[in-house]
Amino acid sequence: MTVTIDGVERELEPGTTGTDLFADRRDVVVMRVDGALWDLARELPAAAAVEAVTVSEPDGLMVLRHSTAHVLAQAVQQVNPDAKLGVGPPIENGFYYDFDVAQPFTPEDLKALEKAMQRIVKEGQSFVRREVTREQALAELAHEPFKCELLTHDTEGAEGASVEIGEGDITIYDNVRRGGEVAWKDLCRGPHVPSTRVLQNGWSLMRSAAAYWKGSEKNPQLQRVYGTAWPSKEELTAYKERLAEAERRDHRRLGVEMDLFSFPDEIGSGLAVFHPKGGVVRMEMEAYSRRRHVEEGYEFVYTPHATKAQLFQTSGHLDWYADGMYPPMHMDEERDVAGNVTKQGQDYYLKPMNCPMHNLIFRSRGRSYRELPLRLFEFGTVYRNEKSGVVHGLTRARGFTQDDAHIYCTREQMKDELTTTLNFVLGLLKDYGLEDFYLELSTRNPEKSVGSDEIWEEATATLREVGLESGLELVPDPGGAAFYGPKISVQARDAIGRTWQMSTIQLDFNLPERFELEYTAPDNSRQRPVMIHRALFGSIERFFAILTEHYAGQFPVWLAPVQVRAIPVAEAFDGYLQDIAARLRAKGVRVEVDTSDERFPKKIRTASKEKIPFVLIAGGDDADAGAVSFRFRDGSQDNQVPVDEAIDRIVAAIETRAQV
RNA sequence: GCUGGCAUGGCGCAACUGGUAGCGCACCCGACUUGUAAUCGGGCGGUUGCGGGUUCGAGUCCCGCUGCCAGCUCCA
Repeated sequence: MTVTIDGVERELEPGTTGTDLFADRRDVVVMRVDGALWDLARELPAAAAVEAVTVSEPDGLMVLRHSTAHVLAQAVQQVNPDAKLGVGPPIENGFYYDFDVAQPFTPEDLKALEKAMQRIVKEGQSFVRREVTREQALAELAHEPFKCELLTHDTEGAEGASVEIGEGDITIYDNVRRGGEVAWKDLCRGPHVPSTRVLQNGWSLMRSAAAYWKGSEKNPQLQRVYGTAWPSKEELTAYKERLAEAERRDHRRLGVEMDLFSFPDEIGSGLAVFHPKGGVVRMEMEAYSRRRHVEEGYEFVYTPHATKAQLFQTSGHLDWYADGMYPPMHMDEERDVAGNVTKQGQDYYLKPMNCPMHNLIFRSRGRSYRELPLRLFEFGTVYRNEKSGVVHGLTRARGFTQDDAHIYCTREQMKDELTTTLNFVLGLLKDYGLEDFYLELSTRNPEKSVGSDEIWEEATATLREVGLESGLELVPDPGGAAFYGPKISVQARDAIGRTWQMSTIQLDFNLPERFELEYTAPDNSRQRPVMIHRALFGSIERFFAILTEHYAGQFPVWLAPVQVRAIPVAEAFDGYLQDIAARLRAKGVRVEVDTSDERFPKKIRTASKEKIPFVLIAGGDDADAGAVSFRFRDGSQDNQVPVDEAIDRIVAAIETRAQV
């Protein structure tokens, strides 16, 4: 028979398997046959197009990870025969497997499981595929209720279920020891690596946690074990190093170490206070944003944090999002001695969004087309009653400040306005040091949306056009739009490759309607404006966290809490450095002279731990030359720079928002 | 919200199976000070997150609350 192998036609004996074919290539773990992934042990069909899939490519790695999940499940049932199997799909960086067990897994359990897994890997068990009928499968797996449910119920939408049952035949995989004895089996669509030995020592169990069966809060909770798996020990080590690096950069840790902010228990979960050093960073972030918004034609407004319920009834928030709001404060109610209400009270709410307030400003008087586009900007603090389990440092807080603006414009102005807004947003993000972006375009869900087809189409086409013109990658998110309008969002990659959703620009065809916003057109008719919501940081707190992690606390000079620390080699040079510091201070530089009693090396160490961008050192050599020496955060040094030049360099670094 | 884990001076940690809280850093005082990541000595600081309970005795055990961590679910 003729088979195409990696693009080359070959004559093969009927019955040839992938194992025969790729016998000399140890990195091949599975094969692609006419586009589908197959176990190597399967016989090749005639006229098939076959490709080798190595463990280093995404598909191969997925198979490796899924196979590791099987080894975990076998180990769990070895240790605890009563454990019932859930599902065990590969995920980013690894895999998980869900189990129904009487006792949750402890860290000690995980260690024991790793040992058991190691033995299974060393045994070199092969994964043997077996096609069965539904009845056979139900009979063989009668003791596995979750597997039976997968076999008998519609698995539509069930998280991870596709790895158990494919679209075609039902298959069971036997794990077979070298002697031919079946060690374990699992309902699985496959494919798998040929032998457990392929896993080597490139895997590790990470943690256990509860997870809902089929991902629904209504279903019972299973115990999920997470693991990571890589083609080699080296790659596993590199992955763990990446995790350690992320932990070192964690803004919650740096927030404490650098004295930037805290979350006092007395205030409550998810409510931050910024300390003086964090305050400087935040103030600079806001000041630059404010300046750029002024230049871009935004007008600044201020609105209160609390409001009567009526406003959020008008906006619709109380109908849809009451759960996400702080509960109402009931005010002004009066009762007589018998407890009867003599005066009806009022409910007040903390605002979860600023837009209704801005709409009231728009509506406060008649508006002319001549005023449009009207851009109202506010650093607006909002409060959202996030569920207790989701609060996470500054990135998911209960009180936070949005750099929020609402632009009211005519349909004709919409395109220009969206274009300039996206360019403005991208330019500004770059100024803060984020350089690597892609865009996501969330489009209409026809099931649930308001506004005419025409305006949706126009707005979506405009957003797409604007996105494409930016030259950035534009990822579609079909049906991802809110019901009131399409959205384009900017995703940024940070210094260690993580992506964060940043700015969003969102059209809204709903609120202008609900608030009956109008302007007078040139023909004296009343027209409804289009409303654009946009935030650059999203939340200042969250953006603060992202920048902290992006820079690992080593902020560029303009943002650094202390920009210059001057350290005399000995007390005799205190005055010399104080004069230089005074000159820097006069130019607005945040500079300190370390005149403490500590010895010189200790002062260097302290400045270094504080991640101060410029350390200026002066001793006899410098003073004699009318110079200072720079020491940078990486330990590199620039010695005996003339004082005037040193000052210019520092001032220039701040003005250009340079990283040093 | 759910499941599991955790909570000891400002920070990081210690205290065997319940026996009466200790260390480093930071901070304060003193001495010492001339070139690149911890000078030496002394001192201050904790009713062990909060509230109950068991016990002769609780940081250690039990219950409730608050907060934190991981994951799930959620994120206008």
